[in-house]
This record gives sequence, C-alpha cells and structure tokens, in this order.
Amino acid sequence: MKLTTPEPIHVECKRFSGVLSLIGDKWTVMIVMTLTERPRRFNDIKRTIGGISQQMLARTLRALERDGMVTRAVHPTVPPQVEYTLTALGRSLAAPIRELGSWAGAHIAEIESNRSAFDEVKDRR
Amino acid sequence: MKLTTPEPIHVECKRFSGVLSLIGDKWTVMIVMTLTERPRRFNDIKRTIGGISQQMLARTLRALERDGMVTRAVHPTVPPQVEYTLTALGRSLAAPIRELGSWAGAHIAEIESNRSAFDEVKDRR
DNA sequence: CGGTATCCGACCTGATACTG
DNA sequence: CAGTATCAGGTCGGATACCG
Repeated sequence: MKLTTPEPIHVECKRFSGVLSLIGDKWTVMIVMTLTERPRRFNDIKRTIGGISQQMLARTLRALERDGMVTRAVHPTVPPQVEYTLTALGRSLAAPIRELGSWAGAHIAEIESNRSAFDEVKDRR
Repeated sequence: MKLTTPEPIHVECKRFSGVLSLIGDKWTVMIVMTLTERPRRFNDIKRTIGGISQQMLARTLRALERDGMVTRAVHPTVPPQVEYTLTALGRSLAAPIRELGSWAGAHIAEIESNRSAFDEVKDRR
C-alpha cells in the first residue's frame, strides 16, 4: 500500500467537490461557526446570524444533522425547546474553516482591489 | 490594538461568506488545484478536469482572473494559445484548500455513513 | 417556540451553435 | 484553439402562511 499518493491532482480534487457542496452553500459555515461557541436553540441561532429565513435555517440544520455534524435535542417543555449541539465531527470542521477564514481576512482587500481594477478596465472599453 | 479578537463569532463568520461564495461554486477549486501543478491552456484544463462545459470553464476562469487569482496570457499564434497561470494570490489559496481536502478525506466516510443511517431511519417511518 | 408546506423569482449549470 | 451567445432545466433561497 502506497503512502505517498501519486494520485493525479484532478482526482484528488474530485473529493473536494462533495465537501465543498457541503459547506459551499450560503449558511452552513455560519451556523457551524455560531455553534462552535456553545449549543444554541433554533431562534437563538436565527437571531445570532441575522438575515437567515426560518426555512433556510431549518433546512440547513437538517442537512447538518443528516451529515452528523450537529445533534438535535428536543426538550418536551411548553413552549418546546430544541437545542442544537455540534458533534465532534462538526467541531473538527471548524479548524479548516478557520484556516480559510484567516486566508480570507488576509486577502479579501487584495481581491476586492483586483475586482475594482478589473471592472474599471472593462468599463472603459 | 487587541490581539485576541473579542469580535462576535457571527461577525467573523460574515467575512467567510464572500470567500465561500468565491470557492463555493462547482468548479473554482478544481481549476485552482489543477493550475497548482503548472500553468495550462484552456483545453488542457478542460481535459484534465473532465466533465466541465466549455462555457463554465470560460466563465470560472474569467471570475478567477477578475479576482486576481490567475493571469491570462495570450500567445498570438495560429491557432491561438491562451495560457492560464496561478498568481501568488491563487497559489496562497491552495494551502487552506488542501486543509479542507484532508479534512474531507479523513471524514467523508463517516459523513456518508451518517447520511445512510439518517435516511434509513427516515424511510422506515 | 420550532417548525412544515407552498409558491415564486433568481441564479447556477449544461447543451448547443456560432465566431475569430 | 479559445472562446461568446442563446436557450432551457434544475436548484437555491426567500416570503408567506399554517401547524403542534
């Protein structure tokens, strides 16, 4: 069994596609990072993030639950309380996401500058 | 100046959104990773990746060029050759992406197992 | 409070055809 | 070879209304 993968770069990339579609949507990452602090209830998440519709929050949370990234605990009180907690798997995702986040922080200004420059040249034609 | 960011977690997360939509689409990451090996020409990229339409490749490359992630060099030969090269910015993105990729490799099996289990329970109802 | 159901518009993506 | 233009389908995401 080979330890160094001579695997072509594009084959390795295919593996990313699934994960990227996993976290590539608009809300997943924000929800995961929000739950990194502590478990939260539905509307708590909603308020914390802000701008997310009830439906998209419910949908995204269900997807995360399906993937085993969060657990859903229903407390049969009145009114009902549902608490979402990050699993070990979910917490482990936070690290690479933060890497990406720090990359973003370091380069977002440069990217936006590039965009402006590019668009300006385009407009001039 | 504070070194430890007391920044609320959700504020920090907003910054990610832009970057994630940057790399969150279906092809960007695969193109970047393909160009990590070496500069390539249009159809070279197309063949290497496989399954991408001509339009999506052109579109995604244009977006990457706009962001300053790749440079586009036209050699005025017949037939024309256009070579795409990763910039320093583009290369710097490869690192966090690989982090995400290794996370994917380490956990994809678990995730798929979780999904199967979740779906099976759902079907039984 | 914590959802689900329904509808709708916007965008993403691909197929195809055409151009320099 | 390296695109652009056009069209069509599917998915994403939001608004609204309703339910337990």
